[in-house]
Amino acid sequence: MHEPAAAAAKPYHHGDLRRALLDAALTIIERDGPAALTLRAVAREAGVSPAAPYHHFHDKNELMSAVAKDGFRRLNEAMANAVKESGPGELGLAYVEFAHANPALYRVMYDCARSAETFPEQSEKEHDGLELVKQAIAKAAGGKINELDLELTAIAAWSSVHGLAEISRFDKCAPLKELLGGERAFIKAVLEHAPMFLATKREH
Amino acid sequence: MHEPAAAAAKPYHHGDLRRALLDAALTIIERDGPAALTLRAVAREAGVSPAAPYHHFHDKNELMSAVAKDGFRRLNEAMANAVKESGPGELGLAYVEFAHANPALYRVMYDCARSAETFPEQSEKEHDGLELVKQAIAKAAGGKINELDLELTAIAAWSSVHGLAEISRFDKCAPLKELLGGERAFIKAVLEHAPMFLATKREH
DNA sequence: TTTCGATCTGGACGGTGCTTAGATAACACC
DNA sequence: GGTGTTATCTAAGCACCGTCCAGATCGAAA
Repeated sequence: MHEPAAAAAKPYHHGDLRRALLDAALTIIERDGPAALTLRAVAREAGVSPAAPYHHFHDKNELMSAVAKDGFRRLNEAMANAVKESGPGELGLAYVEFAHANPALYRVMYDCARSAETFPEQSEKEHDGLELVKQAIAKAAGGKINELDLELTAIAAWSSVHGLAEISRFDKCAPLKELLGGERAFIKAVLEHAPMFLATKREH
Repeated sequence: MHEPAAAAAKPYHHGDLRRALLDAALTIIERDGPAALTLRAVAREAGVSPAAPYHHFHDKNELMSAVAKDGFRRLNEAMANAVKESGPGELGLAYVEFAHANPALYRVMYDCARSAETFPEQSEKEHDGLELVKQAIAKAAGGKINELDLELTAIAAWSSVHGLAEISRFDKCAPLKELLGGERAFIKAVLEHAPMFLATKREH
């Protein structure tokens, strides 16, 4: 429509401030952590007044949600790449490694998802992480799995990796990581031990 | 040392303000949600000036941590009760149900744990939730499980229930809950499906 | 009784999310 | 090209936040 190149000598009207605000938010998140992610800081980073963002987002929460949505998009991208490059067996590892590589973003993502009690949906199936998990499970089951079991299993899998993504950062896990020779090995080991605890569920 | 009964006509020196502040924090969390949990609101609720809490907690974070620690104590208590009343097979259910019964508290608990990157330890083993999980797993395995496998399995179990506690609140799960006839049934079903997704991990 | 240290108040500082009023510039139309 | 319309941005201000400080209050040791 207009874009005057989005640079050079602040032309009062920014051109694409919405995009610039999202970029600024990501910069702040990665540089200063999620606590520093204030609306005013984002505006400052983008070089505009504190009130400017309100013409592009209804409130702070809406900006955060947009950041979160972008984060989920990137997460799903990482998962899709993992399937393409290493097969569906690496899905869980890719998930946890994304969360560890972008801890502040991951936190903002779930903070938003929690308060909205909703999960950013991706329009195309091949870019929806949960859909990828379902496909992997269906493939592993040789197609012989009904829809209900598939849904429940996918949620169980998502729960496991999300829980592990959060818990593995606690210092309680540090000795195990060292023992196993690195975070990656630790994550793999835990994910492979997930079925064992189910034994305690069967025997009652 | 002194306690003048902690009631009746504000005697300038409160008597046990520290305890009163923690109680006030819990009241606010349950009544107004985690976003309303400000230091000033806690002081207001306890009927003291905004600066009073600083004589009992170094800063807001320290107050939150105390609340979180209390929360983990109650969670572990709930888990211990579940084992006593229904056997170790109900541990996961008890965990998720606690998180759902106290959503705001649960959120504060993990917010604190995350920022400290540490997990409030409980001094006595019989009151440590992770210890309960280990015992349940060891019992289910008939004692034939080495220490490493036990640790990894316990972390996998904790990851699953923590993840499920968060994810099951998303509206994506609502249709499944309805289909299965309630949240409790849904949680049980997901926990029982956890092993199936592991199939996708084996076949590579 | 005097002193002392712990506890609490009132007031202040900078930072926050958000609102309102007004300045600025890009666009659509004549 | 001149005109008005509309979206965008700024400046100023509101109430609230976490935190600090000087001083009032009080319990207990000396």
